[in-house]
Amino acid sequence: MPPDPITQTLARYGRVTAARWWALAILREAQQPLTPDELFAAAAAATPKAPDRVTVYRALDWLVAKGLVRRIAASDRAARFEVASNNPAHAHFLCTTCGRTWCLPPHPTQWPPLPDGFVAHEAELVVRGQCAHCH
Amino acid sequence: MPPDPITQTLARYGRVTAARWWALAILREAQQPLTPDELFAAAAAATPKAPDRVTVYRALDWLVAKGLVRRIAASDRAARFEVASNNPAHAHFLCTTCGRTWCLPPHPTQWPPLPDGFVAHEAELVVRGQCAHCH
DNA sequence: GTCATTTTTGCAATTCTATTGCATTTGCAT
DNA sequence: ATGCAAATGCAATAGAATTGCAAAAATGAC
Repeated sequence: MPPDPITQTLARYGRVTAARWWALAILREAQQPLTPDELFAAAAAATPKAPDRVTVYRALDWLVAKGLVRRIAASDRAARFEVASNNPAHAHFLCTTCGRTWCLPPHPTQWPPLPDGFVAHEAELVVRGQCAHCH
Repeated sequence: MPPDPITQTLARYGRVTAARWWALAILREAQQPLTPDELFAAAAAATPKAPDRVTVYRALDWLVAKGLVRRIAASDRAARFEVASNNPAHAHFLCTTCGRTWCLPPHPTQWPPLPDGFVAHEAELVVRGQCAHCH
């Protein structure tokens, strides 16, 4: 039996562990970027042997380091994560009522000019407001 | 003796208290947006009767509610604050080495289109990288 | 100025999110 | 199958922010 796609992807970057497998699997299915806590809850719902919270954090850090997952920082307090592969960078919408984060369609955003000597590594655009559900 | 400009400004919106006065005074002098902790430290350095940390948080919340101060969320973990009046909205640069936040020049940024039923309230663009000092 | 009312403050305790240390377990190359 | 580096679980800790409540301070009325 050939390994499933998630295992294949993970194996290209290093060890395949249960925590990484679940994290990537859940993020692939997610409709929105998820907080570590939401991801943990989803894993706990999916399997009785869900990884520890700390392990979820470490799995996410690893996935981000490998470029498989993106961390979205500009939200309320918790970080959010979304799959990076086959998913071009895009802005996000944070609903200030329900707290959910939505992906906005990819859009050519021009960065503002940087002062001399400044080097940009990444940029992030977050729009806050009310989503269709909460409006 | 006429009240100083900061007192005048605060009085237009409500009670003038020491914590609000110091918060607004320090933010006006600051070269970069400040975290509550940086603001607290600056106040403690400026006066032996500096307000409590909690009071700094509450003063900042109040100033934000009155529109005198802007909260910048998209950083590492701590929020940053900057004066809002006479200061058009602009993007920010977070140095991932020294942790300082810099203001970028105001720049026409076009927001991505929102899905039907979504209502934007504010948008925030954060660029991460290395500042001239750390590069 | 003094008093009464309402708003703020300080302090301690608590919440929330994330990180660290370390012994144990697991993945996987051999 | 086995050895060893890498990953995990658990408990403790850190950092940022919030909450409850009695004491203190700011304003408006006299």
